[in-house]
This record gives sequence, structure tokens and C-alpha cells, in this order.
Amino acid sequence: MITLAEENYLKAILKLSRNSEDSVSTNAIAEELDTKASSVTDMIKKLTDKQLVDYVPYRGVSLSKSGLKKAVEIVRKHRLWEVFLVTKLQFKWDEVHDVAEQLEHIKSQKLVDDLDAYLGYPQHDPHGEPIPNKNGQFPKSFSKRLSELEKGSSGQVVGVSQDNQSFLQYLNSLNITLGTSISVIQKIDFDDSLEITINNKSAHISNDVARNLLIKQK
Amino acid sequence: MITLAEENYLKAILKLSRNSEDSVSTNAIAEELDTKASSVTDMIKKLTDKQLVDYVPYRGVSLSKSGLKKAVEIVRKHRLWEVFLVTKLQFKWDEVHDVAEQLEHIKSQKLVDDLDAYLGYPQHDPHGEPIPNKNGQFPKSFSKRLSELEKGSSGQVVGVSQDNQSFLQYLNSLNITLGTSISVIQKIDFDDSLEITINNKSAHISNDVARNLLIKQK
DNA sequence: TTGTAAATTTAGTCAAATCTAAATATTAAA
DNA sequence: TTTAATATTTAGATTTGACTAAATTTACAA
Repeated sequence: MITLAEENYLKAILKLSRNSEDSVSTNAIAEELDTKASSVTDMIKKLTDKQLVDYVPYRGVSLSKSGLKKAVEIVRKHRLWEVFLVTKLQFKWDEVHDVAEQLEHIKSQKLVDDLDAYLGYPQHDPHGEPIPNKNGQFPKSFSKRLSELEKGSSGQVVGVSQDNQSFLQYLNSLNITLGTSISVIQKIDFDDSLEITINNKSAHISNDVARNLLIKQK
Repeated sequence: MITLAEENYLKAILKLSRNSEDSVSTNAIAEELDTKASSVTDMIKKLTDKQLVDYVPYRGVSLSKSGLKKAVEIVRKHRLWEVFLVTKLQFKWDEVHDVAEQLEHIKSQKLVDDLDAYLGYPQHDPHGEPIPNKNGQFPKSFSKRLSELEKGSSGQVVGVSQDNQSFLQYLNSLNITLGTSISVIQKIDFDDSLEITINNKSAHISNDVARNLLIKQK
């Protein structure tokens, strides 16, 4: 049986390896989970014993086939519960994270599958992140980062690639939510910031923000 | 912060003190939680330190005011999730227990209250057990045990007072479910068993079964 | 190529929750 | 009222997951 702590490590390794492909460093995991490198080493050994990761001391760790499967299942559960909270219980998208963080560890295949059906087999969570299906496959992505759009082009917000509280609250303050229409008026070379319109009202946002907004073009 | 193990102890103490009113013995808790008496003593000390129980060595333990509040909250969550699983995800009433046992430990006041509203503020769970409201108050009970009914009287099944798998499956095999009409045809003094009709078909059930069926008379 | 800074692992502790075995307290029968 | 059975607690050990401090390995700049 896989423990809660183990599940959180698998999830962290998956998240980190999405960015950097190769194996993940002890320090990066410690950072991600807000713990110490030595604790990470301890846990990695346990995960290695259970054949959930491949590990070469001093060189980093990567998910094994079964570890990847487990990690994707957790992501699936997390995102399905987020959909539930937002669409059925009217949570705001910046309120779901802590609860979904707990719900993702509930163990019941039937529960996950029935929940998926109940929600209508959603492909994206309230932050626009893709939800893997029962077989662990992710839906194809169709979005671009706002920072990648040309001057003059426009589209709708379909997601964010970062979901910390303060970022989401900042978006709320700008009246940016899922479905909001955004057009790029001007790109400022100096700092890569953008002049945009949000539902036809103009605003100025940093590249940091633009990079984390996922846009679907018409 | 209260741990998962602590929550399970509080729940067990509440369950046991519903039957016997007074304080609960170490052995009874050990039995209920399928653990050892010495482990129970250890945990009771921790709960005492946190002022969740009142404890006199060798004499037993009872819930403090705050312990009772916590325990009732857990029961509330357990039963609300059971309603969710049955009414929204079409779980059978004998499939919900293990999952609800996990879901009851999710910590979020908003989640519980929103779920309650979403489900329409149900007063009873799928087994007929009362669901305490937000303030910890149980709805008034209106049911009798089938074993208490007079010969010739009848009513509808509104609950069970025991919910182990085999009991519920036996009820299924008898076509007894929530809402089933039952009439008492004959009471057998010898073993307190009953001749009854279930939706107008006759059957013979033991006192053990009759005692655990909750009936609402018309 | 070497030396030092950074990253990583190892060794030794700790707290939570459990266990077994031994000691102690309570209860109930003679 | 004494004693034997039963219930409960204490003492000491174990496992999981974390920590600090020390040791080791790796990487990179001189």
C-alpha cells in the first residue's frame, strides 16, 4: 500500500519532470515539498524499494513506469475534484487547491470513475490544466501562453500554468477569469510587458503574468 | 491540529457512548478500533492532554465538550458523504462505507457546508442514520426497531442500526431496502423471530435482524 | 588539474502511533 | 474477606517520516 507521503513525492517528481524532462534533483524535490534534502533522500530510497522510481545516488531520480501511473492517477483525482468543487459546489477557482490536495488521496477506483462520469468527463480543470483520462492519457493541448501571442492577436483565457493564491487573486482583481477575452495591443521590448485589453478595457501586465496565462486563439 | 488517528478514536468513543451512556472502557475502544488496549491507553493520554476527553485511569473515558463537538462533526461529514455517494454517484448503500470512512477526514468547513446545501440539507443518511446539522444537533428520531412493533402493525424501513456488509447484503437478498413496507404477521415467543410481509410477500426473520431494522409507522 | 563551493548522502535523533510483555488495579466468586 | 480472573496501565521496542550535523561526492572556476 502506498502512503500519503509517498503519493506526495510521486506527484512532486512528476510535476518537476514535466518542466525538465530528465531526472529530478534531490534539492528540487525538497524545494517543491518544502522539506529538507536529507528527508528526500530517505524517501527516495523507500520509493526505490517499491520500484516506483529509478534512482542513481548523486545523479537524481525519475519515475518508473508504475510510479508514473500512480502519479498521473493522483493528478487525475486532484483535477477532477477541482472540477467538482467549482462546478457543483460553486467554489472559486482560487479556493479549490487546499481541499483538492486532500481529496486527491482518497482511494477508490469506483469513486474516481463515477465522479468522472458525473462531471461529464471534463478534459480540463478550472485552471485550464488537462485532466488525464482513465487510461492515464492527457487530452491534446490547444493553448498558447499569452506572452507568445503576436501584437494585434487575441483569444480567450483557458487556463493558467501557475496556481498560487496570490496570482489567482491578482487575476481576479484584473477581472481575468476563464473565458475572458484578451487582445494584445502592444508588446514592450524593454521588459516584455504587454498592453492588452480585457473584455475591451485596457490594462498593462508584466511578462511574468503573461507567461502564465494560457490562451486559445479563435 | 487533530490527527487522523485521534479523529478515529473520538468517533469510536462517541459510537460506544451512544449505547452505554456513561464512560467507555479501554477494552471496548480497543475492540471497536481493532487495536490493543495498551495502544488505546496511550492515545487516551494524548486526547486528555488536548482536553478532548475526560479520563480517570482504570475507570474509563468520556468525551469532553470539545471532543463531542469534534466527534459529531466527523459523523456529520461521514453521513453527508454517504448521501453524496448514493444520491449523486449511484453507489449502493452497502458500497459507501469504506469511502465515507476516508472522506470524513477531509478538513474544510466550507466544503462540508456547501456539500450539505448541495445535497438539500438531508436529515438522514442512506442507512437511515440521522445527520447532525451545522450546529451539531441531531434531527428528532421518529423510528422504532422492527422488533418493537406489535403483531399486526406495519410501517416503512427508514434505516438500519448496524451497517456491516453482510447484514446489508442479507437485506438486499430479502428485497429489503429503504422505503420497503413491512407488516408483522406473527411474533414467535420461542426465539423472538418474526413472520413478516415484505411488500406483501411473506418471510421469516430472526430477532437479530428485526432489532437492527428501523421502521417508521404510518 | 586542482581546490572549493554546492549538492547530496549518511549517521544519529525525534515524535506519532503502534505493538508485546510485564506490572498493577479492579471485580467478583468462594 | 480473600483470591483468582479480568481489565488496565506501564515499560520498552518498532516503523514511518521528518530533522540536524557531519561526511562525501560532484561541478566548476582559477
